[in-house]
Amino acid sequence: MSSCDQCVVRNRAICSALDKDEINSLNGIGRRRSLVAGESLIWEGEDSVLVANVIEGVLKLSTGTEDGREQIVGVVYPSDFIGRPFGGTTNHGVTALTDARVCVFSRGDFDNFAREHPGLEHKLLQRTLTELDRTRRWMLLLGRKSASEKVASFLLELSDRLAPATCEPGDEGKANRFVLPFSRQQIADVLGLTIETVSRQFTRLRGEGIIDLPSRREVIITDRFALTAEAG
Amino acid sequence: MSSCDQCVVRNRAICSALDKDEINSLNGIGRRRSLVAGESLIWEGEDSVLVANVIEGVLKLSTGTEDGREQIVGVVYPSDFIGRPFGGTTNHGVTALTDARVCVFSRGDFDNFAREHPGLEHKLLQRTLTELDRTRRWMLLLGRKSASEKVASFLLELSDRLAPATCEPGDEGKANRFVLPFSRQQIADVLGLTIETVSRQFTRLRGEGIIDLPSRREVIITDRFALTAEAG
DNA sequence: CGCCCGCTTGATAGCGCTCAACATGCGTGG
DNA sequence: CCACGCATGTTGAGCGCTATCAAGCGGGCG
Repeated sequence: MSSCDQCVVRNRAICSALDKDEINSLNGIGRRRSLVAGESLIWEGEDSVLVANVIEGVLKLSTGTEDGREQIVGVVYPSDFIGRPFGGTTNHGVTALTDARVCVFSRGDFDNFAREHPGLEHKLLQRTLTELDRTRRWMLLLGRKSASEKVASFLLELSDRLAPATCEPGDEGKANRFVLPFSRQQIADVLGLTIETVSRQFTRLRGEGIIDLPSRREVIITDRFALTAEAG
Repeated sequence: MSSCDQCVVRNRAICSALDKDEINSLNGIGRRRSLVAGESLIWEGEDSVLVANVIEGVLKLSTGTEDGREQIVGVVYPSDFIGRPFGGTTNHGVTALTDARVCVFSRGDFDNFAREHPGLEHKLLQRTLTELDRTRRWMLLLGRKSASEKVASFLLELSDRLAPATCEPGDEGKANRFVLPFSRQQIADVLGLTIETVSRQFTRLRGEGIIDLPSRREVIITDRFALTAEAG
């Protein structure tokens, strides 16, 4: 029933490295799980006990300081991998931003399975290298960009990453209209800003006719060129 | 001569996954290279043609905006791996901060070798996962910490990472006295600050008796407890 | 000795944070 | 169906931290 055969991310997730028999045995150690928006799958600082693939929805990876400041250190989308295989504790919490479905494995089971299937480890390595590249690019934004550049960059990144889901093939895999999976506070936590600064940048961009905001959670990019210029 | 047998990072680098025969064939496709401080090994945006292991020295990974702002996105130490295997372009430059020696491979050769040696890929995966964790922790610093917290955190991290080299076994693998491999500008580029702010934080910490600065490039941590408190 | 580069120190300004009031939307219950 | 309350987001006023601009210092090297 919950077979991998009909999994919508079957050909994009790391599972694509496996043949039919291998998929079946992987299926044996994993299970589906649904999350409602706001629900956490993993908490910061706990032992790494599970790993997972995202089937549907958007989740955040976040860490914070003792005095309550928070920073979102990553956002994962369908077909992305979650968790810390091969020992160690998880340094960041994982929380659903939208309702989500994931395919979870006990870390021990997954570790053993992966070690016996180099093809899977190879896919995981590629994914991890890509994620590291993306994270490093984000460091430039956090360390060196102004608030307006941060917000513009954020919207452009989102329009890229959400494209497969919204599927409006106007701009070659870039969505010009989408629903934000983030509250204003969460956007602030991604960009290292405050909620007020994010809000002001949104209204400014709307005032300049670069974006439109039909509702709190909806964004339309009306002038992608100008937005790209804003992103620095 | 340049055999891996006598390599000082032989047991710490990813090569430790290999047996004697495998090491020999890896030796066949790699070569040693020396870099002087300031010399670049890889440039931002170029095709990924090389990968390497660090044998000796410290190197920075950095990216910048078109208008000249720079952000250091990683720092690598002996036994660390450099470069982007398995396709793609390199998103950041790699430049020696000190004189350095590295063990370089053509990326194509390395890719092929790695795919035939799952143990090596496994080590590389572990290393990449660890680096991703470290990078994400750094995002909290860039996005949410004040200048004083940034500088304190930086000094503590350095005292950890430099410990194997300085080897003064007083504080369980943490060096209380070390030579900075960074100029003030480079420290600013790591922390997302300006050179002036870094300088002011240094003199403040010295004034409060938390650190001592015998010369521009030397640091002594005189009150680790207070420095840890400063780091937030 | 004198220049040059890296660093420090000082004065000022501006960006983004803080605190606060207000708006909007949504669910709940009368 | 409207009244109300709460959560989320917007707008405003003022301030503080860090950037910016500028001058001075000091050590190393020709």
